[in-house]
Amino acid sequence: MATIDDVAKAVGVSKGTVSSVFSKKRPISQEVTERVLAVAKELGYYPNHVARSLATRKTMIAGLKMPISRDMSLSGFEIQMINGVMKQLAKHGYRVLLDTLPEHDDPTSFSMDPVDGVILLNPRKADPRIDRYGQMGIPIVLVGRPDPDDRSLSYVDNDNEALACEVGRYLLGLGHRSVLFLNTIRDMTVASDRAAGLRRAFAERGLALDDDRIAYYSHEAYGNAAAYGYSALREMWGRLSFTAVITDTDRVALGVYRAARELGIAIPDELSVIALNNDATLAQEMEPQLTAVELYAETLGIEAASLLMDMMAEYEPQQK
Amino acid sequence: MATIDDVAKAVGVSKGTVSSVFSKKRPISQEVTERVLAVAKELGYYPNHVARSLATRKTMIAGLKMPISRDMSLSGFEIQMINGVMKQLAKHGYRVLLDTLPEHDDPTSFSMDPVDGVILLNPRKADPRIDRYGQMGIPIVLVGRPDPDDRSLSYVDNDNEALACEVGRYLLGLGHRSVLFLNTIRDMTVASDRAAGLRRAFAERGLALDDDRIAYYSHEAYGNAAAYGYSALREMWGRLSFTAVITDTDRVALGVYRAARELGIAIPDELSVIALNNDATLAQEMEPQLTAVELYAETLGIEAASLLMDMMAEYEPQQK
DNA sequence: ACAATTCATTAAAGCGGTTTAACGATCAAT
DNA sequence: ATTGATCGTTAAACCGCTTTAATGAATTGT
Repeated sequence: MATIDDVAKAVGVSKGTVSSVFSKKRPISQEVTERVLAVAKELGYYPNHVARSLATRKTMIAGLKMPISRDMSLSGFEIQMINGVMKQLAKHGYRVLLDTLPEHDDPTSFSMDPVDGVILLNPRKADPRIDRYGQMGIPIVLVGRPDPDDRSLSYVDNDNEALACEVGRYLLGLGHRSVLFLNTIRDMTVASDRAAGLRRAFAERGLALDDDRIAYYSHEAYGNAAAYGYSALREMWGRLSFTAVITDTDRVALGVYRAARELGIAIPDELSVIALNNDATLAQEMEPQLTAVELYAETLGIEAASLLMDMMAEYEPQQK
Repeated sequence: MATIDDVAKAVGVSKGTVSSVFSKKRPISQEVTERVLAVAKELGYYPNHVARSLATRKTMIAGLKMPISRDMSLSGFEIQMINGVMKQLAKHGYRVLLDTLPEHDDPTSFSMDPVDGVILLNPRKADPRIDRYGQMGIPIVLVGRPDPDDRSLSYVDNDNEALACEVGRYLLGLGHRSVLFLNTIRDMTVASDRAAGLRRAFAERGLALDDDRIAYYSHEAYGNAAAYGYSALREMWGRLSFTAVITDTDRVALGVYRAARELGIAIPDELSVIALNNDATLAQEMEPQLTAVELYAETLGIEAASLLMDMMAEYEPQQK
């Protein structure tokens, strides 16, 4: 690979001049610019990103850290979020370094990332990475509420509690008095937030929501989201009485629909179904059409990215 | 941020020694190692990835370049592919630099990427990036057949022609003689490969497949995949006679199912439906269950990544 | 015509690591 | 005691770029 020195030598100018031609940070005469560009092209020279980053102390890369789910695959929600993040960062010339590597806590194998900022999706409880990036002076934005809640941290999240409460009110308003809630994985903060929100809606009417009316997803027990909905409905339909079921996602609802068809349950006459997240954007295509809450994961990603961009801009004068 | 010099000075050893403690590339006595680690921890020192990359000429990052689709969102196929790529690269400590930035051809604004290798998804015809990376001496692997076909390029792809032919034979074997093919976007190489494969199956039986039996998706005309299936079936059902429809993906099939319900067409008695790609993994959940080809996009990603890893390993002795 | 600006260019000092060649100390073999 | 390895450590060169301070040429004002 040709370096900036090769070009400078060939053209007969200093490397500082060549540098300026490419970075456009200082005016260079038209004539010199053309000569430099011509030689650069001939030599196949492209500025070395790493060297430039070292000198400027900016990589124009943002890290996006995702938890590795059991099956190592991304949900629709995550995808949309990533999309939002990338879309927003791209506007300012930023790229995304995706990673799902588990963080080993061996300090010798941990290397500072080549990033100007980090977006951390679904942080673990008391996530050690948060402090680490703080220590390194790298701006960080969380997607999902941090636990324990730290006021000095920036994060974006949906108000899942309020959302679930809203859905609860809606169903109660329709006359439903007993529901089945097919919640997401138990140990996620969303899961408890939603349960709390739904309980609040019931409490407002002086009603209680028993624990056995809330089920939790588990990859081991059900295999996949649709299977979860299918099995849960078949299992519960005889045991409990309810006129509405709230599902985690549209995929879960798809399973519920199938079970309902097999059990001869008429939707929506006999049973109402509502999904808290239109994850796979299936709601419109289902028959009868599914009522689903739109979470706008992409918007979440966009907001997270904007927030990060602001923070990185402020941090700018980190000129040692 | 503390640098390696700070640590070296504080411990009273040379930076080379500190470097060796962290990179583990040279033996350092137990005693010194401990002292260095202790001071590093105290100072909050973490090796600078960029500086290290500059010195070693390796970033441990692979670029993944994706085309930006009109709606800026990733299909299930792409997601699975990305998953495969990340999974495989992670095994060797590699990370993924995702990017969908359009490549401007302004040489001054093009900077060499901080990557050791590149995976290019769905290259454009005569993609200029291919040459560019070649020039820069960066290994590159394509996902999707390059056009024009260049024997010196590495790529992985499904044999879409054979696949479509197989599906055609299957339907013909079942007694179908006239089909409707809801193909993907016209100007993709997959689209023509599939059409050719299906035609071959028909030709084997001395049958022809008219052009009007192959429809092509377009974002503008249909909005989304399911709407494509829905509209296409409604539009064609009266005009043409066919006993089977081959769809691009399961989502398209979902739309076909809905239209069929509305038109009172019985699936599969009156109409068989088969999808060439179980994109959203909906096939199992549909009623009646959909027949769909599994493309194993993740496997494709894994293969692409393995190939790239091999190439990067060979390239190793690029010691200038 | 002379001082005061402006402007493009340069030499050299970083940026924060790795790596090579040299070195003194320790140890085993002669 | 002498030679030859082996081992941990170091000083200095290097990776490829940016940036600062200095310089000389060209332009402007008076």
